[in-house]
Amino acid sequence: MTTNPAEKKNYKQTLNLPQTQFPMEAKLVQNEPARLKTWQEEHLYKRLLTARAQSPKGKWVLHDGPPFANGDIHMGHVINKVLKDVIIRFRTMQGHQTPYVPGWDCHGLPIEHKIQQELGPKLREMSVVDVRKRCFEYAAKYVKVQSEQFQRLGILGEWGNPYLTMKPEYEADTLEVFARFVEAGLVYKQLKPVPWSVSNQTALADAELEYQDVTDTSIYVEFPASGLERVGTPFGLGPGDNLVFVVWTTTPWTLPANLAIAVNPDVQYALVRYHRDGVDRVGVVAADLIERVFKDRVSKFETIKTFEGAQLVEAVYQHPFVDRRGKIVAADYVTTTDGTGLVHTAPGHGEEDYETGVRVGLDVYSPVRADGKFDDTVSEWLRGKTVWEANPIITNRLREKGVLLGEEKITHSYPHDWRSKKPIIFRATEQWFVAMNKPFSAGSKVSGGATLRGLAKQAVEQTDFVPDWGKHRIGGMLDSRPDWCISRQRAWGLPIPVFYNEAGEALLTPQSVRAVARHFRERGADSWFTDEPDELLGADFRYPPGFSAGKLRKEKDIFDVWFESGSSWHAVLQCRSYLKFPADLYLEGSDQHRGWFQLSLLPALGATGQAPFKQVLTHGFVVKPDGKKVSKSDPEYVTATKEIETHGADLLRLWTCSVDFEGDIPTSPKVIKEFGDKYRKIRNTLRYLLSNLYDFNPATDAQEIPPNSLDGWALHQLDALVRDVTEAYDKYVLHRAFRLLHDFCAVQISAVYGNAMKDRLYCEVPNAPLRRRSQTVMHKTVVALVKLLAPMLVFTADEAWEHIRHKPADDRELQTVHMALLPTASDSSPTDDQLQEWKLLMELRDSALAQLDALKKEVGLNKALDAEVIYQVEDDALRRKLEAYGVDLADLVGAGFHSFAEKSDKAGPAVTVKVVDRRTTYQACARSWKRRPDVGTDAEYPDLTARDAQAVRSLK
RNA sequence: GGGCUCGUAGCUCAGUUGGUUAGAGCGCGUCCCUGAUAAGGACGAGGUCACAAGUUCGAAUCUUGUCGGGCCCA
Repeated sequence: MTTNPAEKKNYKQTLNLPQTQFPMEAKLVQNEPARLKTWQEEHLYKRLLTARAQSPKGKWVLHDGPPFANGDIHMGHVINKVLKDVIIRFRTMQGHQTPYVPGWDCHGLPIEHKIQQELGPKLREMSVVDVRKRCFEYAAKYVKVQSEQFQRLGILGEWGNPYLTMKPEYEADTLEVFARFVEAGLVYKQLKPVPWSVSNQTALADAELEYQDVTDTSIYVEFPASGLERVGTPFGLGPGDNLVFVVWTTTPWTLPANLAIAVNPDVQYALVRYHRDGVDRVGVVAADLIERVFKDRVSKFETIKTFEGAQLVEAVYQHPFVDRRGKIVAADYVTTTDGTGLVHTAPGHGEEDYETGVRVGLDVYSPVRADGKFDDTVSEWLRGKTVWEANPIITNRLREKGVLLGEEKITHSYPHDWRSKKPIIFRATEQWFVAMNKPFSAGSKVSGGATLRGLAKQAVEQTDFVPDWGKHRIGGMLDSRPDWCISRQRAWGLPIPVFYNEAGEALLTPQSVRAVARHFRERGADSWFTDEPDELLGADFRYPPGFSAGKLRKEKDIFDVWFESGSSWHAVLQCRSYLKFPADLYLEGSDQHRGWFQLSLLPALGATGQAPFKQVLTHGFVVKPDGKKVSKSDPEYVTATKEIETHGADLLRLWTCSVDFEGDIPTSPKVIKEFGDKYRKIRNTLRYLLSNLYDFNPATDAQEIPPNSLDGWALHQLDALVRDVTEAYDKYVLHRAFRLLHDFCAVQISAVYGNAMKDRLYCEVPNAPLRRRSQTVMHKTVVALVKLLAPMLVFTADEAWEHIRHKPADDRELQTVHMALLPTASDSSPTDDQLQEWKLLMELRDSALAQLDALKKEVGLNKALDAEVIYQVEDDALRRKLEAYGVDLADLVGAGFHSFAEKSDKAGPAVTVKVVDRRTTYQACARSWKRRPDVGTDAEYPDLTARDAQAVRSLK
């Protein structure tokens, strides 16, 4: 039984052991850049567009939402761009032509701030145009940085010609969208309170506010009721009862602008009789706050009635020191956490107050000038005083009038100007709006009568949202959103092209906007700050009555940056003829329901009546492994650029595809590092398949695959994989596609099929039909697998593709897998009987493996090749069915030999399997290591099985 | 505080219209192989399905509430 070692080594040389140049170690970080360079040099993106130009599948367009051109890319960018790229590549492989134009949002406050910081005091000496030039350079720099980082991820697109919101043609195209809004009659100007810096005499954006805790004097003020119809008479009060509404405010200076008092209609209010300063009064306050309002302020107080806030609405009061009456109005933001439950409302001095004011039709009254001093519309004793001076003056005045119920120091968080560190005020200024509820005018593209809100609601209904709750989310936001304020008081943005005559009347017509657009297209938006109105409008502009060339003043405001990015459907999809409108898909983070999705929908509807997208896909946000928000200082923070340089783009891509992106995405450097195991499993499976195909050419070697064989089973598994993965991609359930692919590699190929095929692949003569049959299946498998993986693992799939020898006829001319079409599943499906048979076979496999494990523990049987599997079958028909599988019956568990036996026990299943230790019964073959009864039957090779003896002989 | 949303093994995910002992892969542990070898295989241990109440013969699945996240507002 002993074999001479030299001879043993000799036998090894007679085997067909796997061979491949496809390395086990990916070295992604080193190798990806070279592959990327090849794609760029070979113009892969352009060639794909050309190749699909005549495709019957037609064009499919994903429209890119523009990231902000600021800083390095982070994991949010990685997830977003990878998902886009994977989906686009899938559509390409389905046969669509898929032009993809990436873009950047270039204007806006963050960049302007960076430049302001860089310039410091020099800023004041510079012209707007010079500041804008600096901003432009800054944005351009980060467009370049991010572009390179995105490309490093393997994102394919028109990187040589992206869309930038700061390019002159984009600016002009945005103005065309604005012109259509003007045409539709939806643009109007109105006062609106904005955060205002008195020290710098300028409006501030939310991002320029810094909240600091300050101590202020808050006051409780009695507003006398004017008439008792609503609350007095119904509760039995008479004129002598002195009914007052008690309000609380931390900003007494806003009292001159008080136009209403807000109450919550669902909150309980009370009538409280109290005595103060020798006068009996009845006050209205929220029931929950009676103690807080009256305790220690009045000698005694008693509740005489409680009722719902709704009862108060429409009641009238007299302003305590202005000759003006106001009404009680309903507002659901009123709470009973502090104050009195009755909220002093000055629409010119607060956001909520403003919205309430607009809702109930109040003036936006703001008697404060830019320098923070009162104007002449207020009482004489306040005129010219600053709002800070006014606080004590007003408080004293109220005390003198006998309507000051109380004073109280409070510490609260109050917004401050981040530059001057001084508290800000809310002050109404003129702003431009797009109306949500105004019917379109007759001349517009949209039929009259419709409103923007109505159209938007309808469009949302007709759009496919993934996940579907996006529809409710954006729908709810559309219900409650106020008119769109499109003006900003900044420098770095697109100027709103409005002119004013000496009377202050605005020149804003579709023609005037288009005239400026023409100028911008030539000279860029910077020209707004350098050129004269008549130059901007052009020589052939026909001035409407009341306006003339020499006497115009330019608007100072710029557009909300959302108006620019929200016009990209026009500037990009419509203005680039090779794209299409509407887009097939918009894909962004779920924060864009309020942002880009909504603010693209509104302009598109306003200008065309049509939504810019057919489908909207959203993804969640990166969080820490514990599900909480990440910040840059967390150890779990993943620095995208660093991860790419540590693990390679393919790993990050695959990881992105493995998570359910609909919700939060837990991430950490550790999570990503450990994910490398999944990548390696897939890579090694590909390597194993490739290595067994080194001498296989399907054109000459392919075999028919009988269904009743492990090859047949494997082919069916592959068919199912192709179908399921394609469907998962198609529905954008990428994590399912990933899981299917990974598990197929780990289970179907690595554990089951690949393992079972080893004996025949290695030991049969190269041309043996059994070996060629398995290679036929493996070849089909590796081709399909690489194609299915290609959208995710762009580098690895491309690399593996190069190692597939003898590609199928349709793919032979393709330099890269990325030009290929998806694999198709065979059109014939196995019969139910066949499926049952395979299922039985796998059950028998499980049973045999369990017995092998038991034998290992009991008698030290470590190698399945030393065992025999005996199939105990009840009836001959079943036996014949199983016999057709031949050596598969032993190989599927790696046994040396298999045989059949009568089933002694008639009870139980029709077939059982028994595993027997043959170490002392049969001799082990020196070549195949199988223990079989036929080892020793060949006279020439007594240490081999008949099959191996024959093989060695034929190889001589 | 409001709108939307999520919560199944250490991790990533399955769990059909409510129906036997809740599944998979990875990881982990133990073992095997050394002809996929910085690979490969087998077996095993892991879960009060966030919590509580309710509907039901029966709930991870339906209802309500609580707790804890996330996004967007206030």
